[in-house]
Amino acid sequence: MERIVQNPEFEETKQIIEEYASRKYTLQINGLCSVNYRGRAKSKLDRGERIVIKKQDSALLVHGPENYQPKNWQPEVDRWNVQIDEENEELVMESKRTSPEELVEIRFERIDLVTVDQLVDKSELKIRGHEVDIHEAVEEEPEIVEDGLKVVEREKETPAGFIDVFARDTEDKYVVIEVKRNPDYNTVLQLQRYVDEIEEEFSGKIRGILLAPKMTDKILDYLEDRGLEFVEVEMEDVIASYESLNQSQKGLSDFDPSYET
Amino acid sequence: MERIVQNPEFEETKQIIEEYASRKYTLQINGLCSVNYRGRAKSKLDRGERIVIKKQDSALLVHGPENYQPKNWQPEVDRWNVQIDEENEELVMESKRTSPEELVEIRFERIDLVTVDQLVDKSELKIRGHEVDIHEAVEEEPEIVEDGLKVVEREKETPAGFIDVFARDTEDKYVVIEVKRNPDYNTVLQLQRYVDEIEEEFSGKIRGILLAPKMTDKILDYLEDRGLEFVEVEMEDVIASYESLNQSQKGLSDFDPSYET
DNA sequence: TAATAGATGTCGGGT
DNA sequence: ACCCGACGTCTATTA
Repeated sequence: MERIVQNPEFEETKQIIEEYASRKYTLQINGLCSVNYRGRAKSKLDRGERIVIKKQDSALLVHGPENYQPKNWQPEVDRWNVQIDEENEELVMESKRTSPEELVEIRFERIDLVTVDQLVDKSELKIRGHEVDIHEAVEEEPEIVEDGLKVVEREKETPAGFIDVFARDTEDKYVVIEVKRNPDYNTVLQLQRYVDEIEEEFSGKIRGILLAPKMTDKILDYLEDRGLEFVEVEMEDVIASYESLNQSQKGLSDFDPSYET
Repeated sequence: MERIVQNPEFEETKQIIEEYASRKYTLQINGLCSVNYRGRAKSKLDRGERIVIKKQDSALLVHGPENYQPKNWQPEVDRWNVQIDEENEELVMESKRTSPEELVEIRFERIDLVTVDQLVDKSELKIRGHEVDIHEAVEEEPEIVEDGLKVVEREKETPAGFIDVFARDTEDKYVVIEVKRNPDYNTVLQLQRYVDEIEEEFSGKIRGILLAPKMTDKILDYLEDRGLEFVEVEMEDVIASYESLNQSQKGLSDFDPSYET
């Protein structure tokens, strides 16, 4: 750990920020501050004790004592500015970003702790259970959706967007499949959009199937009102499908079996 | 600040976590760790240096050196468990949550810093620029959309859903306005559905306007192909509209004028 | 409690 | 650099 300073003076904190803000260091500042934001929206946050984190890619987070999400943030900062406001006895830390034009201004009244560190983390997050895993499972085992289904194409491009799975059923009718982990009304519209597009392209009636691990009554109504269908897929089957696939490839398993219990 | 410990032993860290995890304290732990998650999906994150934060409402964040978002998290934790894995020389911190059933397991190999604090933050975030603020701005100043526009109704209910703004133009034609901060293809279909619905109700041609702060060429094409219109709204105008409204009510201004420059 | 829509959404992948 | 869709989305609001 590069530096740890408790209850630093503004001057010292200013120097630390100026030294490390624009470099690949992680800064953590605990203190009493207020925050203003202006850009895509505008916000004001009065004084409170918070944790400010500047990450190595310049991401900025202002975390309060509660909630998953930060109170204020900046996913990417282009320019930093630190000033001591003698009149108000505040340390002012500004982060600017272009595209979109945005500004976060943090005014510290008191600083409790500053740490500087260069975190080393080359590990990639391996995750299973995403929508794309359902796509793969369908390609691997089309009977998940329907017996006799033949997958024609995945991620088929159309003027209306990308169709998740394009297939034909036992009667050789075209089937548009939209896969969603968390379907909502928009998903229905999205599927309709694709079906409309394909019907135009092939000038005939096309089936549209929404494939999802869950569904609500209202969305189902909305779907069926449009002549579209719903097929449920078990997320556990998808993960199992992936893992059975992976078990055959010794040593490539993404997950530690000891974690299973 | 309740406690700050550098390079603590596992035993000491375990005691600190056990003492504070379930109480309204903020814990920050910097160290080398790996993380497993299982619940709605499943993930594995190999060893790397990270910042683990447990907030006062039990939210758990595992932040890597980059990005706005945490690598792993738990918005709410119901049960904590800390164990020292002597065999692997790891400190294992488990957080469980029911509804949905989820588990995050953090395995520390090295701990650099532990801090315990009780952050006091009673301030509410005041924010302007949400979609509803655009609605209000239109009601206040309909010329934002079009000269001579008269707002008939906001949040008008139809069988197809709620119409953001229902209005009439200078020629007394009905206008359906859909407001979106981030419009997409589905927004177009949504608007079209409202227009179809209203055309049925009033049996006549109805105008449909998508009001948004931004637009892409493709979505614009898709919109205009359907005879619908796009009007751009400046978020700054929306915010200004709110503030001019508020200035008339002395002392209620949400924002510090000194920030304006 | 569940469902529904919004977010300064963010992020990754493709063009 | 922009466009587009997914997200362990999260979160607030409402039935």
